[in-house]
This record gives sequence, C-alpha cells and structure tokens, in this order.
Amino acid sequence: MVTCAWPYINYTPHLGTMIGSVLSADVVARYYRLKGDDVVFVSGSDEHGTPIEVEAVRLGISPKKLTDENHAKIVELWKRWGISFDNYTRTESPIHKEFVKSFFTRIYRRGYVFAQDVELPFCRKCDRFLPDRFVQGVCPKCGAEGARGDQCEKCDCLLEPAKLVDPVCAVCGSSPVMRKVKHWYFDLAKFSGGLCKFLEENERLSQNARKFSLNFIGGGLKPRSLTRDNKWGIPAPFPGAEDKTIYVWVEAVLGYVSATIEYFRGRGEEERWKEFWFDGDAKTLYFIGKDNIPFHTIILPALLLASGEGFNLPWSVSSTEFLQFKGESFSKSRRIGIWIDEALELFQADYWRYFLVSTRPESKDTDFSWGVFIERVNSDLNDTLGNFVHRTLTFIGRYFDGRVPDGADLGDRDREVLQSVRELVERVAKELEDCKLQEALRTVVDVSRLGNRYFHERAPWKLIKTDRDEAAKVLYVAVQLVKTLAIVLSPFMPFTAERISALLNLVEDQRRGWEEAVKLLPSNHEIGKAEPLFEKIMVDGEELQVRLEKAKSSTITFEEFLKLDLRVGEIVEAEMVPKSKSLVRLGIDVGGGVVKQAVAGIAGQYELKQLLGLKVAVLANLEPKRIFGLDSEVMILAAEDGGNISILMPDKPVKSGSKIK
RNA sequence: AGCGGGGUGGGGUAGCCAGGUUUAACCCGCUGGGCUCAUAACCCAGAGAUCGGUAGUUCAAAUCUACUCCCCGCUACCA
Repeated sequence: MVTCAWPYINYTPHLGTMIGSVLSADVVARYYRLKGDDVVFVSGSDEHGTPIEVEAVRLGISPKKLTDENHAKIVELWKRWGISFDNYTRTESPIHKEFVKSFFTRIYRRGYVFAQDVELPFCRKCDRFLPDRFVQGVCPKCGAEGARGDQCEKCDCLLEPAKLVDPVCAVCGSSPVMRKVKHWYFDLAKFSGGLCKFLEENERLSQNARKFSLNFIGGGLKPRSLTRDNKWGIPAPFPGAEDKTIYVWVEAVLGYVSATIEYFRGRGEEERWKEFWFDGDAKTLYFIGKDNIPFHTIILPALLLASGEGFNLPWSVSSTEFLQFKGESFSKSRRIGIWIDEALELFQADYWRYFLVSTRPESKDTDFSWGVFIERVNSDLNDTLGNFVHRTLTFIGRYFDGRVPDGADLGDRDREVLQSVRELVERVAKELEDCKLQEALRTVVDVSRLGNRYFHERAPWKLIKTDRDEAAKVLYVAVQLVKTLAIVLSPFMPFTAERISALLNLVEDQRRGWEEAVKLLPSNHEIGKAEPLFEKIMVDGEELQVRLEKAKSSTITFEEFLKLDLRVGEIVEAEMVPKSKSLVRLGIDVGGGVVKQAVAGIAGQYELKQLLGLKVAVLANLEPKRIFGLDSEVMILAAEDGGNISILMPDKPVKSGSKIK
C-alpha cells in the first residue's frame, strides 16, 4: 500500500509538492511492483475547505466547478509525469463521502466525540465563520498592519483573531464579530499512550517525523475539532450537527482508505481492500512533506485507533523537507517557483524526475537553481548515463552486427564487473527500501560510471583490431549493464527505461521483475539501432528562466480566463471603413440593446449585407483601440485557415449577450 | 518566543542516531595527463575543508555534552 499526501487542489501543485509526495511515492510504488509485491498506489485531490470555497466565490463559480476543472487538469498532468497511480480519486467521490460519514458515526458511537461551545470570528457580509488566517488587522504588539489572525509576520508573535486591533475579514474587508457556536471535538488525548507506543516502535518514520511527533505529544494533546461551518464539504453525521461539515484535514486523511475501497470496487473485488488495511503483513507507506507530519503520525493513527476496527497504522512515513526556489519558498501569490505544468513546457518529464529525485530534500531544505538542474542533466544524464548506453549500443551495432556478442570464457575483470553490478543493484534496492531515494538514484548512475570505466580500461576499439573475441567479451558485459540500467532506472525514469528496453528489444518478460536487472541477455540476441537518450542543455540558467516566464504566460490560469468577457453579439450595422481595403465597421448588439463598435478585417470574405443579423462570438472587454480613426471597442472572433476567415457563430439560436464559457 | 531541522573543500550533498575501520567520502567545477568506441562525450592523477564558533567529555569527536552565532520550517481553526 503506497500513498502520498493529497494535493490541495485550489491550484496546480508545484515542484516541491511533486518531490515531497507524489513523485517519491511513485518511485517507490514502481519499485515494489517490479519486485513483485502486491502494490496499490492511491491518492486523490483534496478539494474541500475554506480556501477553495473562498477561491470559488472570488471566481464567481461553484466550488465543485472549480475542483472539477482542477482535478481534471491534474489527472492529465499525472499521466504526463508518468505517475503510476492505481487510483487517483478525490474527496468528492461518493465512496469517500460515504466512508467518512460512517467512520465518524462509528467513533462518535464509541464515545470519542464531544460537543463544545466556542467563540469564533464571523463575517456577516460573507455569511461565514473565518479561519484565523482569514482575519487581518493591526498587530497589538508591534502595530504592523495586515497581521493575520494566527500570527503577525512582522514581529512573529502568535496571535488570536480576537486580539487584533481593527480586525477585518480577509475576503471582503468588513469587520467580523465574535459569535458563539457549537463544534464537535475528537478526544485526541485518549490516544496519547497508543500513539507514543506507535511512534517509538515504528522504525520507519523519517527522523524529522518521529522527533516532531513525540515532541508534539509531549506538549499534551488537545481535543481536535472535527467540524466546520463551511457549506463546502462532507456533512457531519453527528446528531445536532446537521448544518456542519467535517473539517477537511480529518476527512482527507481517511481518503487513503476510501480510495482503496474505491479501487477494488472498480475491479469487482468488493472485499479485497481489507487485505491492505487489516492484514498484519500488509504495509502502508506514506510520502509527505514536513508540513504534513502531525496529520499522518498523530491524527490519522488516532482516528484509526478510535475506530477500534484494527486498521493497520502507518508502517512507514517518509517526510521530506522543503524545496526552495532560489532561496525563497515557493509562493503562488508571488509567483515564485515552478509549477508542474510549466515544468513540462520546458523539459520532458524524465529530466524533471531525475533532477527532483537527485535533489530530494531528505535531510534539510534544498534549493532549486537552474545551474544545478543543468549540471545534473548534462553531466549525469547525458554524459555519464546516456553516453554509456550510446557508446555501447553503437559499438555493437557497428562491429557485431547489432547482436549481443559471445560472452563465453569471461576473464576475471569481466566477471568482477558483473559482480559489482549485482552489488550495486542490491544497494539500489536497499536504499529504495530505506526511502533513501536520492542515494538510490546516485547508485543507479554509478552503474554507468562503472560501465564507462570498464569500457575505457578494456578499450574494445583497440581489441577489435587485434583480438575480436576479447572485444566481444567486453561488449557482452557492457550490454548487460545497459540492460541493468533499463530495469533499475524504471522506477525513477519510466519513459527513459522504456526507451532503453526498446533499444535492447527486450520482451515483456525481460523487463518485468527487479531480478531481471541482473539476468543476462543471451548472446546473439538482436538489439536495435543506437540513438541518443538525452540532449544536452546548451543554454544558461538565465535563458531557462526567461523560457519559464514565457511558459508561465503561455498557460493562463482559470482566473485569467474568467477575465475574458466572451459573449454572443448580433451584428446590427455593417459598413466599409472609408479608404481601407479590408476593414469593416460593425455595430454589435452585445446584449440589452447596447451597441458597441468593432473594426474587423473581413471585407474580402463577407458581403456587408450577409453580415447583418448574424449572431457572432465577441470579446467584449478588450482594451479599445483606434483603427483608421474609429474606436474598436469589441472584437469578433473568427477562425483563420490560410487566407480563409470564418466567423464563429453559435449553432443554435441564443440571445444577444449570452455568456460564452 | 517555543519547538524541530540544518550549517562539511569554489558549488551541490553523504557521513553524525550506534565516537576509532576515513589519510573526511561522492557529484560538479578547477589543474595536469591519457583515450578516440561514443552526444567536445569517456578514463586517470592532482590541488582544494583544521566538518559555523567556543568550551568540555574521552586514549580518540564532523560524530557525544553545554553555551553561542547564522539559515530554514513548524506551532495544532491554512490546506
């Protein structure tokens, strides 16, 4: 059972999220599958909660629509990144909602939930209770403006919304009131014993996770609220809580279970999910960023314990530190960093996968820089790995007719190299199992380093002239290393591994198991024609940054799209613009009888008479432009194919002013 | 502020938990040499770090302890 943190879907994930959770989990899931273990790799979009609700309000759409769009987009991105989810679902999945409701009903019945009144800031204008950070005001300590209800960023003091001077709602700016409200709480403290035991006995928590969690418990566990007054979420199943939803954090973590249920239900194996959650020898591996630790080491285990059903607690929690971008945190609002869609505009997924794993922040925050990216791609991938594969296959193609040469009577050095490779493969496996992904990948590249050294020592280009049999042995060994790479690389760089396998003409059976990494290709096996695996990056970091900026602007956010006022308008006036060849002045009714002027270059294509009365697609809020002395206020949309221009029109009658979206 | 993590040659990292097996390892870069099968790729050698600072524990410390400086993150109603 391999899982990773559920990306919060108010926006596309960035590279930090990718390496911390999704990509790390994918590498490990792929490895265990190769090893022959029964792997289920699940995750999903976390789509409830205030930020999404607020974002949706701001965009003027429903939360569901927002998350539908983002979910669809992200699913597509996983595919392009080669993420091998068995089930990537979402918290809006009916199975998830159902599971969550029955789960919380169960722990309620078992007496771990109680209700309590609290006073919370409430915004009357937004008709919404405000999470701490959605309240802003003047810091009572340092007097800084814009301090958030949880903390003042100026003086770093911890705050509560009620302490702020002149508090305002971060969404609408009106002043909130404190309002008494009842919430339901989970009695976490009842599980501190069980949690301590779990944390101390579990060998497979990353260092940061264990220390943080034990410390967390040491400070005393407080009851954890389970409900929110949001409308967007899963209805709370507690009696009297009919107008509440379940707090996203305690709900989303249960997605690990519900996603498994959903996966097996989809396969018509209704009951099999239980093997993965109840069998003692089923192991659950979680991949998360450090911000997520308490939810996976405290809250999720406590919830699972509370159910009393005997759920397996996390076997391994691998939490990374953070990836920074040129010394700063990734920031959506400040547009600092790289998002996973933009990344693919610049380089193929495997370059990123390699880079991200090779720089995975395992013991401390690490910094992204283009310089390092270029170095890794050029040196490791291209020069060391790619070149080794290429020189080997080229040599075999040229001197051995594209067939694996005879490998009988290997010398000491030849056998020694094969032995070293076996050791390296074992090391990769060990390192992967210890979640030392960075080191594992380095060891993979070491296979090609070894290959290059061996190739050089044995100098087959000389041997081929004097002792063809000896040269054959060298290439026999070298091509075995290429095959090893095809296998051991596949968890990290599936697309490249696929290409190497194809170059080697490996059949399905020869690439399906981890043990295939050290099984030898038979002599005379025919291989394909060599072709380079990678391309060097021949530009510098500054240039890449420029390209990134372009990629950022080439994809527009949904929000930006919504700025476009696209609608249907009716052409009510049409006349030639004096002294022009192709320009037509159009009067367009954009709805409600409002007529706006457009100047369009379509005279050669349409008769003026023919235009009158047409309902056409227009962009109604384009910055006005003066053309031939006339103001063009709106733009009509048309397809252009060569010189052929075709105005876009709705295929059914609709009113002028109808929105296009 | 509290807590956690980190500070290792020019850059990027490992080692630290279980102190000696390391003359502090690896990748990049640099210098010199070699090779020419290969995508100006490959191989070898060398220079370069008193492991943030101070004090201690010990026969022995990058590794343990105390204090100190700097960076990052977290602090539970932000997901």
